[in-house]
Amino acid sequence: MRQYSLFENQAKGDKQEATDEKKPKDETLGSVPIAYSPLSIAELSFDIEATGRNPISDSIVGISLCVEKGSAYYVPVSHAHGPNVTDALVILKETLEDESIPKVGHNLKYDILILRQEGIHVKGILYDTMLASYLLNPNKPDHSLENVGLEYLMYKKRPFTEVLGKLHSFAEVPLDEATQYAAEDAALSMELKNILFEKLKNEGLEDLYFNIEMPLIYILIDMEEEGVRINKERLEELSKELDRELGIIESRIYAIAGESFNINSPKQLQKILFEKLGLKPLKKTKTGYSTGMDVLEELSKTHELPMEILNYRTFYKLKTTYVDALPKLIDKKTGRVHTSFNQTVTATGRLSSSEPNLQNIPIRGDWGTKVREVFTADEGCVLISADYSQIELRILAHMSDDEGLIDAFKKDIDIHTRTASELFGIAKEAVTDDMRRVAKTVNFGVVYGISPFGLSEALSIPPKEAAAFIEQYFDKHPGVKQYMENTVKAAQQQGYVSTVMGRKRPTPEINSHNANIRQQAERLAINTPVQGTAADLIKIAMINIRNRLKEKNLKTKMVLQIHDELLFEAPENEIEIAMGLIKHEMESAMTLSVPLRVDIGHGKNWSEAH
DNA sequence: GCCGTCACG
DNA sequence: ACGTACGTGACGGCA
Repeated sequence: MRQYSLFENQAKGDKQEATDEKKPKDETLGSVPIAYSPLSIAELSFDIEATGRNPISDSIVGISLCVEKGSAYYVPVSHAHGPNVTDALVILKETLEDESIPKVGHNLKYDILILRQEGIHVKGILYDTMLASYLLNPNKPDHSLENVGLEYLMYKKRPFTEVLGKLHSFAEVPLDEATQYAAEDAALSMELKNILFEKLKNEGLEDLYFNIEMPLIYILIDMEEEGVRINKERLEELSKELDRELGIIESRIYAIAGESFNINSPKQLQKILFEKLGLKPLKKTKTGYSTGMDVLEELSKTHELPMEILNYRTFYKLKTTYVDALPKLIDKKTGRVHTSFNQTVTATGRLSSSEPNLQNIPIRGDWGTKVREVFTADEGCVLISADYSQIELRILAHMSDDEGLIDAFKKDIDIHTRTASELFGIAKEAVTDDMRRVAKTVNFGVVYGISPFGLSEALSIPPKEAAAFIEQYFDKHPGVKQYMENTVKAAQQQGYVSTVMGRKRPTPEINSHNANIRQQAERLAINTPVQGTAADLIKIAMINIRNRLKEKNLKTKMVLQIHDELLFEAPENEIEIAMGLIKHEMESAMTLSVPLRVDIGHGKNWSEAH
């Protein structure tokens, strides 16, 4: 093929020594014709440079490649003063789309997503060093290439900010320097790959990686690219409505307080509540007296202001975080909202969602409904919502092998009502709404690693009464008690806890001499296998559903995951078949000692579908 | 950049 | 005597 000139600027990723230690010595690159002969490439590490796009030409600035350990290339695409190489992408397409060539990279979801916008559909096995680092230790807050390189190779990468200096875009960085910086990323990820994947194997995390996390990358890409439609005009109406509402509440608050002040300032609010009005401060924060929800709810029995404040905050939150924020995030090209699903954030194995976070859209109350109605299906389509019923308690039943819990789920009994009848020692028919509410809180508490203090706070009852509930619960569920003791013991001995699929979370504080820290570690040791297994489960379901939808050539698209719920957009003529498929795949994603139950529905918007 | 607060599972 | 339910992300205020 042609275009060898593309690689005139290819250069070695020049590495800086972190310490006096080892590190790849200088090798000359020669003129290896990389992208032209996919058959000769065994493995390809690549990375998009940098921060995605050239703000002026709105295309990829460049791509760095590593086909051989220790050396790498930078292929400028829309780099200022660089050769004009729009052909670069055309040439690389063949290699990137070659299913037989494994791809190595750090945060491949990002690079693949960018390439898709250029019409390149990366295929093949993915070795993502960021994901590998995450599976090896999900407690770490930062899995950036900088950090991972430092931890596993003691290699210090040149900081991007230093390369950028005062320039506005990576595209303006002189080509020589850009090449060195960019090539380093691809080379470093390639260097880390063997180390990290060897460790994954030794830790028994290979199956989790290749069967769950790796295929999930492609699904998250699909979901992010697909996005979800929201009704901008309706949001603008809601915003005005909230403005009026907030204005009314605001003047009421100033009237009651006898002066105007910044309601959003906890500091000013404290002055009004606890100094001017002389209300009792019930709780302290690091910085002063708490004005949190629980406190204001309690104080509302004494004075009318706290309730107004809570009211104000509810509307203010709705307006700033959702109603006003969402329209700004509508993509101009697609007209839809595209979240980012992060696969390497949570310590338990869950996903997280950001910019915008679509996993915390309001659902409670009239305004919850109003906001969810804004999430709508395209013309000729519906939204399908499918959520696991009581998933964490079912997983607890499975993991603890508790006879009573398993029996309840096998008989499909309302679990909170059943717990209430056990706690209060009465027939299920005699359980009142209030008893059920208490039992529901206890059931949640059990999954969180219950403590008398925590439960007493949640129920606003004396710790002694809470302790009595817990004792009664364990009396009826010895299997659960045993599970908790075993899990804590296992954490003490192994230093980590694990999920059904073998996902691990280290528990470094489990033997702490500080009781608070130790108990905190015990609670998360108890909670993590349950929450993490639920995360494993829905990830498996997502993969199976995607495969089945593809197999059957259906146009139904997965658009959101909200921990125990999946949201789809489906053409109207596919509703029945898609719903059957989704429900079946979710309920059979794992075989546990209790049945899994999925509630599913559809409608023109998210509220109707739920 | 941290803190308090609050939206969700 | 201490201070807690588990897991997230976004907002405004304030240093």
